[in-house]
Amino acid sequence: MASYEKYWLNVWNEKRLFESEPITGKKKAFVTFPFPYMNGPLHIGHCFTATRVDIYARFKRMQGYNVLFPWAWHWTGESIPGMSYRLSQGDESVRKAFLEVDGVPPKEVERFVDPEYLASYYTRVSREAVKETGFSVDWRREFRTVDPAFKKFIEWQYLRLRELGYVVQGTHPVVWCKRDESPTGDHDRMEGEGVSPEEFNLLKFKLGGGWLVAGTLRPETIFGATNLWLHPDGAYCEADVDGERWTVSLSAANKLSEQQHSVKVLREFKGKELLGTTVVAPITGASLPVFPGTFVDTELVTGVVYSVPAHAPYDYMGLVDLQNGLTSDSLQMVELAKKVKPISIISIQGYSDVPARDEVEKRGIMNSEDPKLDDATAELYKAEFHRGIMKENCDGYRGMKVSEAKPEVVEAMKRQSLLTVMQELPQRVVCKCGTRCYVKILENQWFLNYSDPAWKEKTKTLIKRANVYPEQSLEWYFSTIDWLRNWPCARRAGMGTKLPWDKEWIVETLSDSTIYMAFYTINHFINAETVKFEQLSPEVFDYLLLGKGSEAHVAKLSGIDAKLLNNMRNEFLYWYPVDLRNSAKELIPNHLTFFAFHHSAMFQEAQWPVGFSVNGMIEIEGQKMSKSRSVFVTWRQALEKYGADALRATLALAADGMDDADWKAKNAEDLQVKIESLFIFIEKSLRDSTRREPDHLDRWLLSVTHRRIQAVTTSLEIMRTRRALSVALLEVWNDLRWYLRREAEPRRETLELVFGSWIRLLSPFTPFASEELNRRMGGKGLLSSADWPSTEDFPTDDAAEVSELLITTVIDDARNLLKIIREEKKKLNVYATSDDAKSYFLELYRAQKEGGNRGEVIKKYARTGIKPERVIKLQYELGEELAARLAAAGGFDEFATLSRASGFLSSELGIEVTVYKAGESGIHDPAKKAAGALPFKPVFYLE
RNA sequence: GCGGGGGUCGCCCAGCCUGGUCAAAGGCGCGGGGCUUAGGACCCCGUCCCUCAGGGGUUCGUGGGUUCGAAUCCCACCCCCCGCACCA
Repeated sequence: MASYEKYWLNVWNEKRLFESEPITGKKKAFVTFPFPYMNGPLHIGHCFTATRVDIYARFKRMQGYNVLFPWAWHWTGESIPGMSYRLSQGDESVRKAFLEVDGVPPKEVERFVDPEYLASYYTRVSREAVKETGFSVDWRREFRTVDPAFKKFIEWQYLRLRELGYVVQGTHPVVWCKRDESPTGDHDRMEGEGVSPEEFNLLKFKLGGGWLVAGTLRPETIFGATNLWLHPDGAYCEADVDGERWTVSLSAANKLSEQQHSVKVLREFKGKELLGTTVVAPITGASLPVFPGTFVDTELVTGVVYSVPAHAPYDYMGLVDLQNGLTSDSLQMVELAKKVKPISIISIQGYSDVPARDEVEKRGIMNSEDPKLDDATAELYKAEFHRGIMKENCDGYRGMKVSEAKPEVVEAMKRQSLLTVMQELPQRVVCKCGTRCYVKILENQWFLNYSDPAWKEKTKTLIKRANVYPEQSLEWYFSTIDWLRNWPCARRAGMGTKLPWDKEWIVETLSDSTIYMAFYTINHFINAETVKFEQLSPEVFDYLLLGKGSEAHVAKLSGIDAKLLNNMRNEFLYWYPVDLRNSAKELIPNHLTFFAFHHSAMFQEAQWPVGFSVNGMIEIEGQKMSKSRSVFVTWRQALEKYGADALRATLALAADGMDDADWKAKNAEDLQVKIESLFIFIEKSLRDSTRREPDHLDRWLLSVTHRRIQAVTTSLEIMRTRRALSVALLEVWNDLRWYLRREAEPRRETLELVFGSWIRLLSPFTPFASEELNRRMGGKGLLSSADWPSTEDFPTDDAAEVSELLITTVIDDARNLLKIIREEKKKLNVYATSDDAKSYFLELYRAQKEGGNRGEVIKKYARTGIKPERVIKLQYELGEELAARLAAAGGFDEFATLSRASGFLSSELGIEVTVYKAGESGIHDPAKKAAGALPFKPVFYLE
């Protein structure tokens, strides 16, 4: 960190430069960054996204806006307590991550078993990093989402959302961890990522006075059932299920009790006990024997499987194994099995009568334990479902497609109470806490009703009216709005705010972060204890944020002074709506769209957000960021190593649009050096300059600077921070280099003017260096609150720009020529265009643009001997913009420009350069080439 | 699979919506030169191929098409990234 960074931080702080108060009549900009989650330190990904917000904030401030940039910390949710719990259980990977990746001192980690402490530690170190990076934040408005006042705000929000009908109750299956008493999302899993509950059919086979209940995804294959499978060593039970006697695996009995069934286990036993008995199949009434199947997983569905060997590869191989005596010691059982023949019930093109055998043989599967059976099953299931036809032995379903028959079979069995359903995970899922998960049907959960079509429409309108950057992200919002279903907005465990009407539930993280920006507008009163959190009743928020009720009434109700209430109300009205919210693009399908939904639900259009902006994610040295692989750089580490300005600049230059940004240490080092060189460059250039009248190069520099200011400004308006800095830093520098190279006597006044604006253009990106340079250049006041450079101070000058362009063109062309001519030459003659050729071109150009008679012009200039097609072609060669500029700078004198620059050309090209004007009599023209010169196309002759 | 975004000259990337100014900006890397006691920084030149008169050839994921003309428009295909939910 450069020494001056600390200094300026203090100055800004003492002057309370970023503490924003409403100023009546002054235009405002309210910019926000989604509060970061405090289960770890802020990293450079946060820094990237947040830096873009600060760049915009500083830019708008310099443009004369009253800017509010607040900050807060997200503590809500289960992740923080979860980490504390794992640490307390001695989980080494968690401890290691704290110590080695996050860089937490060992002493502190000891205390992380307390979730509050963990979060407060990260909040503390993160706040320091944000402050030292020079973010122009109004810290008086800071809060954490567990603060009592904030909880009051969330309570109010959910009461109102519920009244408006946006919060509804529902019953849904979830993946459940018994230990956590909580649904287990993808991120909380040790095993089974991406697995979600599927609906299995339970078919009831008559067994004595009760039922043997088999699970299946293919109930339509009941017509091909030949037997049932039980794992001989599996744990089964007889249980009372909703008043019936069921035989299922023991684990199934437990799971069923979580799925709205009343279950009482009566007797436990091993699967082998039932082998050889006979059961009666539903619908078909067939008597089927129970066989041993070692491939049966008693943890999956009911642990009872009915066998369709013709169409299920597992069943086919299980039968073959048994017939070969591999899976039973009982001769009787083997003999019984040998009598079983596969029953073909589905015809499908490309397969024989027993498709399961085809699949097995195709894959060379030898026994029922072969894992290739999974593929075989999947492929055959898919093929039969889409292309299979039910055969004549399928009762009333013959000739139907399998996909059509399936729901009808289900219905038929349901009518006879022979089928019910069960939610099950098709694969093992294990929670991070080590507990095996199962499906629980959660009752009376609270949902945000995002599937409401009217709400969707309103939210789309909100997005349509907003500015959305970059443009390419717009489609994503719309498809998210369409795609979003009801969202469970409350959970059983974790930190956060309880639902005011149902204290069993805590508002989850994505649902308590939707309209909280409104809370910033008043929170400084609470932090200053002007208002006590106990006073924040729903009526207070109604008044402050929705304008409901009279202030006298609310004052009486809450005990808050009426005048203060009025101030707070005005403050909200002044700052709202949010002018810019910038986040990483991964937040579009959740947070940013939720943000839009809730604003459309709660607020009038005048308070709807007006700016949405996203950027890509961050990569580190070309790799995806990952704590577990230690591909991770904390904000603080980067800040300490490179300093605030270099950090900000590196990130700003890393990417635009939705492209992912690659953090490279090398780039940060380069930027650090570049910022140092900036000081040297500016100071040396000023030292070497003199006061004098402006010449054409001064006019050129002002003119190009005009364009640079314009480019930086328009880029920043649409959050193209990379392009903005690229122009502000690199292109301006290139302009200055050219000026200093061309200009024998750099003019002090010009440099002061340009440097003055340059450091202003850079100020949003590198605020510390800009302040420091301003001070060293004798500037008054603070640059952070100075005016944004005005293009009015930099008049454009087409003639000056075009003439410099001519110089560079001539140098490039001449270099090219000198490169290919190997002979030694001593002198370069340059023939600038004749007046005739120039007016020929200009008149022809104008004739074309203004619809004049080109033939007339061509006739008029026939005497010059210049072929008209060359002049016409020239317009295309020069291009539209240059041709227009040439026309605009009609009086532009190429000969004068080039001869004035002949000394410069000579030194640049390393050869004596003499300039002549074509068409003048008596010029030195031994090769008779001068007549070929056209505007912007001088002719060369080497000798 | 579904939805969104992309594939440009060693690398990062601008350009594409609004076709011609595009062998294609800028940064990095690399080669050469200057400055310097030296290194770094800084400054200049070069960096697709060929070319002794400013020219030519082949390029913008692949293959077609539209057009006088395509990196830019249309069609098909291939590849990469992001998201896909009870979670930050």
